[in-house]
Amino acid sequence: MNAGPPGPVRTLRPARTTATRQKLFDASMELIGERGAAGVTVDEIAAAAGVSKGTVYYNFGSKSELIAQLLRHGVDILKARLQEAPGQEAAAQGAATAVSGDPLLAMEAMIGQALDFMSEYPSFARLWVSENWRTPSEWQGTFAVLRGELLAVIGEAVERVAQAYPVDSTVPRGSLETAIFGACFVVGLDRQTYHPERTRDQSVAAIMAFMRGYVLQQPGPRG
Amino acid sequence: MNAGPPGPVRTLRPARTTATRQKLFDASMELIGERGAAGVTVDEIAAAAGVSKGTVYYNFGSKSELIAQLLRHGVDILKARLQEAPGQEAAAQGAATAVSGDPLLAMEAMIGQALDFMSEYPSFARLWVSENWRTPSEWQGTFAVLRGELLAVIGEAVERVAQAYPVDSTVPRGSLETAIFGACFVVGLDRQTYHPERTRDQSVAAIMAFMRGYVLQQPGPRG
DNA sequence: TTATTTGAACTGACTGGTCAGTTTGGTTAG
DNA sequence: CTAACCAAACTGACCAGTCAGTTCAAATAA
Repeated sequence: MNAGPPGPVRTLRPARTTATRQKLFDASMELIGERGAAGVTVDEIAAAAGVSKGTVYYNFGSKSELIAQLLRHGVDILKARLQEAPGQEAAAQGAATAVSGDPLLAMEAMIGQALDFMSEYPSFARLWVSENWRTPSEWQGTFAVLRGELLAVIGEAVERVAQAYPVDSTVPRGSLETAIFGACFVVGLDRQTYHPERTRDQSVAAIMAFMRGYVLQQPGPRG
Repeated sequence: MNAGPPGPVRTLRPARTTATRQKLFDASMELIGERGAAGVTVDEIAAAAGVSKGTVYYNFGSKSELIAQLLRHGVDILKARLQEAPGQEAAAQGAATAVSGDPLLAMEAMIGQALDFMSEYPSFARLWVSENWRTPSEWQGTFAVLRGELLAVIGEAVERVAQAYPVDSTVPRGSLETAIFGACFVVGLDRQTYHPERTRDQSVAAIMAFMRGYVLQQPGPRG
């Protein structure tokens, strides 16, 4: 904990600071993803970022705060990826407004984006699963918020499927979203760690089995 | 690391040692599940087990080895649970030999067992997901072996489903097993951490959506 | 039965080292 | 000119692993 030196101004951050923070994010992501938050020292992070230890404290105030902001940073990227996947543009306006594409295809695109993210930022995925479910965690609040944001995006996509297709109403929506969300992380990490030979599309297909089991019989959107 | 004092005899372990080891397993599981392997000290574990620090080293040689044996211990319990779930007794003997029950129901029972295990040993589940995908982990080999054992049990159950029902052959078996496996952990942990109001059966239903999406149309075993 | 021995199991103070966070006095870039 | 950064020393807490000594139950001797 640290009351903190002056600290970088919150508004209109200059270019140098932004670059420094980015370098620190990159280095932390890599190291913490490999060895865990507790297993990495601030000295190591600073060295890997090519920056002095004091700069870390100048910019973030504490190791804990650095990690909290790192989590926020990663989630912002993932959220953006999910939302820019094809078919995500049209949200629930009225009821079953006619939208462009097939929501199941949109879902598939979204899962593909999620898996691509896991490939691109495997360290973030490891950090997430490592720290997410710790009960008295320093980042409990942070995780609750970020988790909610991500599940909301997935929830919208599921909602669109549920409006276009007849779905199994005995499957609770929340648990389904959780299962999909978790499967993306786990399948992505497992592929990277234990089965690099498995393709992206195979993984997407496996996770999409979820959605195919959720919708009731017969293809054809607009149930 | 520790060449090790005499060390407890491997065969015919006396009652005292067995009890001590069990106490250490219980205490470690609890503490490590909450704060992570690196976040817990050997002193704490010893104190929580009501045992001196030296005893930990007498019995396990090192913190690392204690955790490795803890992982093995937990997996043995989980494996036993999965295998004793109803409908797991008949394995693949020839091809589609007539077995007792519906493999889909057996699958459902198995997932239920897995979720019960996650409820009963949430700390083990947290330890697993925290350390499983670390790349140069001290327990890399341990995890590879244990993961294989668990996936094999799941694989047999999936195999039985595939023999009784027509299934979607475009979904790779390995990825599917991974997804189910991971979903059990994540849904179980999420329930415990964020949504205690969700019931066991709701969670089972959500994960079973996987299997329903895997089998092609129309109910009725013995395709 | 009682005394003595043995050694596995256990104890806890101690050591050497590590690490988060601080401070200070200077340097650089915008 | 000043916010941002650097380098390096320092503090105080914490921690994995060690080891000389203790306990006690069972084996053996008297």
